[in-house]
Amino acid sequence: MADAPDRKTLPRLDESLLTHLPPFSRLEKRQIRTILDQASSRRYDVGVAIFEEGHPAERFYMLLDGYVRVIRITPNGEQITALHIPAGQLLGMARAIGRDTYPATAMTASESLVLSWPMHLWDTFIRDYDGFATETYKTVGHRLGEVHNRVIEMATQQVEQRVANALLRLINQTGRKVEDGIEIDFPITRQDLSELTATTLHTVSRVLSGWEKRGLVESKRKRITVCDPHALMVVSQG
Amino acid sequence: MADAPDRKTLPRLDESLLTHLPPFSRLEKRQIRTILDQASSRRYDVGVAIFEEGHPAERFYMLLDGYVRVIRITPNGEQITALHIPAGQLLGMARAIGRDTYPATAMTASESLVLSWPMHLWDTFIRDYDGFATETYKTVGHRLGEVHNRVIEMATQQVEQRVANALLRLINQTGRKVEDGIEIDFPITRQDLSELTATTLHTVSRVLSGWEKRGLVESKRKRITVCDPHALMVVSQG
DNA sequence: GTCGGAATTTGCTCTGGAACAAACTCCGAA
DNA sequence: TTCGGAGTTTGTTCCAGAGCAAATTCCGAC
Repeated sequence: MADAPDRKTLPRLDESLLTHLPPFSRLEKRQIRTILDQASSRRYDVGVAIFEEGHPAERFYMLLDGYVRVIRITPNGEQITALHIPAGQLLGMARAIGRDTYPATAMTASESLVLSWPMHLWDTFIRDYDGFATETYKTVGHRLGEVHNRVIEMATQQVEQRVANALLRLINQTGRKVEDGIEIDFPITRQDLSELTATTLHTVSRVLSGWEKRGLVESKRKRITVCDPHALMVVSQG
Repeated sequence: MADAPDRKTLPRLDESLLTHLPPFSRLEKRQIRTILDQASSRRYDVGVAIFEEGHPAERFYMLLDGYVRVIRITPNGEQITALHIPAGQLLGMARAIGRDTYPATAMTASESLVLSWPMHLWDTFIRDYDGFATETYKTVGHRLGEVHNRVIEMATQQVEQRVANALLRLINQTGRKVEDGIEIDFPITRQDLSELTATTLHTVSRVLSGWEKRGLVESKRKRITVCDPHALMVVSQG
């Protein structure tokens, strides 16, 4: 809440922002230029909603930097994180799944930089840009798989295994090598982890403390470093 | 295991089989004819796999009659049902999500009648047939939503609520009005329900017995009739 | 520095529902 | 008609992990 969120269209977005990203990688410079000229860019603070479940899907987004949690809120106000989206992916593609409202809320998990386009350009993108359709549907399919995995996990695994799996997924997606292991490179609380694994922050805390004693992880407030990914893997298999 | 599965291309499939189904509803009779002429049809007994997780996705399918359970098997051999697919939907659309192996196993929940096409026709269908792409992506999106809902349910609800929800979903999708309520019109065991709700058949049995005493449901072996959907709805809300 | 709120740790209790066990019922095949 | 296996019911035990409570640590704001 430091400064008001800025919503400026930056003076000039560089083509290199998009050229290496899958949905755009087959395009020519001129096409990328056109796409960028139609985009707005915006920076979001950590912990704010980019769009919300049920709201009309007016824009779709490309996460350039940062991480986003896809969450849903239950009638009783609990929130469940379905998946994390790393930089370089599209989000809010309601149109891709035949909807005109967003199916979930996208909340920044760290400070994030996002491009967006009005949804009416979606069909144009799909039609005109080679590879865009294929890649986005691949993304949707991949997410379906992820969520599907979550169901399996929750159905068959113990809390400790679920937390281990969540951690492993996070370091794969968003891990950054540091001196004594791999760190999750955005702030993550016990509470966040508990929402990701359908348990309580207390239990997560206990589990992490246990691992810390055994040297599998190290953690400070809002920071978790996995020191021994292999051992964690063993834990996750039960 | 009565008779060997027949894999005949029936003498002549009637256009009316497809005309009213969303992915094909915008097509002309001639197009439908072409599509049907490329299809093989086959009848499956209850409880057999139409295709299996991880196998190369060589064909895609349209379920004309019956019900299919989408399941995954865990390393320990438990199977988890992710969703049920009613007649009239496509399945095995690996290509639609950018995969070349099936992401899950499709198991018949009742005797079923299925059309199928070789996967190499997929791109043709998408390109040539108006509405086919939109409708299939809508289907994928819908399934993503369903699975997503399962995650929420498993994360936040008690077993009794989950079973109630599962039952409500089933009667919505596949319910048939009978004298004293709405019956699930394919054979379903306590075991099946437990795989759908991530619990044990014992607990499901207890829950159903309780409801039967209260007059919410009636059940015989492999058959469940919901007598009071509204009361069940109340239960499902917790 | 120091104050206050957020994040974390830890202890204790209590319960939903899994696990194990056993009996019973139904249905199709011989 | 009987038999056998699949499906179902019911009882008992037990524990992972939720819920509640409280203390402690950390960090940013002033």
